[in-house]
Amino acid sequence: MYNKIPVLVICGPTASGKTKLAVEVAKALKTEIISGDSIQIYRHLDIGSAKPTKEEMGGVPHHMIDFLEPDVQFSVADFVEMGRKYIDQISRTGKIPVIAGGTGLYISSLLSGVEFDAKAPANPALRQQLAEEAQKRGNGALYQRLWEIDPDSATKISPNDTKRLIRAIEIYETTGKTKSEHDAKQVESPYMPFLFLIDYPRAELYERINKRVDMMFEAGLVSEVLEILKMGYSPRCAAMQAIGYKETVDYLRGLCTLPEVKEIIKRSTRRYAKRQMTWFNRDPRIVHLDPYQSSLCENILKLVNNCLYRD
RNA sequence: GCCUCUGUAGCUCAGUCGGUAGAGCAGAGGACUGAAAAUCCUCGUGUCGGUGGUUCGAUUCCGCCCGGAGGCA
Repeated sequence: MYNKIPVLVICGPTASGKTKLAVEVAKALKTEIISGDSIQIYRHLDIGSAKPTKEEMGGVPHHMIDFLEPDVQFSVADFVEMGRKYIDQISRTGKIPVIAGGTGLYISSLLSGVEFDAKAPANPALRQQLAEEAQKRGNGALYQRLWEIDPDSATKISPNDTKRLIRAIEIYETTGKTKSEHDAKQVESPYMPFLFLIDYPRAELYERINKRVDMMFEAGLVSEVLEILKMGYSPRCAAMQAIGYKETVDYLRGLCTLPEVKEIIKRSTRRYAKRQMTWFNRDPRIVHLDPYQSSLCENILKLVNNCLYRD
């Protein structure tokens, strides 16, 4: 009767309690969790990424978490490919997969069913070269170039947005087709997502963020960063660009004091939470949850049941 | 007690030779198709400490009062 695969999605900004709620829901449904987080994929980044502990997972299987070394590059395309596999695998057993996470691009790409062209992967060497060009001759040079090959994209990208300029040129250089041509491909999503957003009032959320950053330091964030560096990973590697890590590296270099680094991390995290909200609010299907409600889990289950099993 | 400096946006401060004001930070909104915890775009009205006076007009000049800092005793 349903040709689309139902998935349950629990999202929210950092420090909103996604993990806890997702585990509760997954337990009730006897299902499994797929993480939608771009940093928790990395091993050794435990405290700063707020990766759930064994206890917090409460016996619920978690996928796409803690499986990559910090210097391995990962991308949306990788995430979508893996995510689909797990969704299929879990739903084949009759369970509804629970996706929990805060990386807007990853989750929305997975749900929308976009196809990533296998012929247009990241090309680090080309990126490097284009970045150097931007350094030397300014962004204007890149913008000019993009304007010549793909004016449609050029109008959509800010001349200051070096990363997107580079990517748009990269697509053309590696495939011979423009970014606009790639983006034009519309695919129907194979999923029927039930989206829930844990929506704290802004002031409370910021309070929670501030507290959580302090707790991360108490839990040993600084020594976690030291450990990772001691293992030989560069401070410039993929995972170390995460909030909490790059700032702590600066602190270890003596660029700021401990109270300063805490403040900086809190501020970055607040800003990040705001950007996350922009992603989530964009999807009109999303159901806002009031975190002060006592029976969030039951309400979610009720809603999903009503939709799936009504006659 | 006397003298000097000071009080302008949530914070730090600029400014108006008298015509009701603007930067940085904080904050807010948004974008996002292989780096995304990344990257980028947009957004500045506030009893100019209070109160009298001079003036067509005072946040600006003058008097007094109330905060704050420093100096002399």
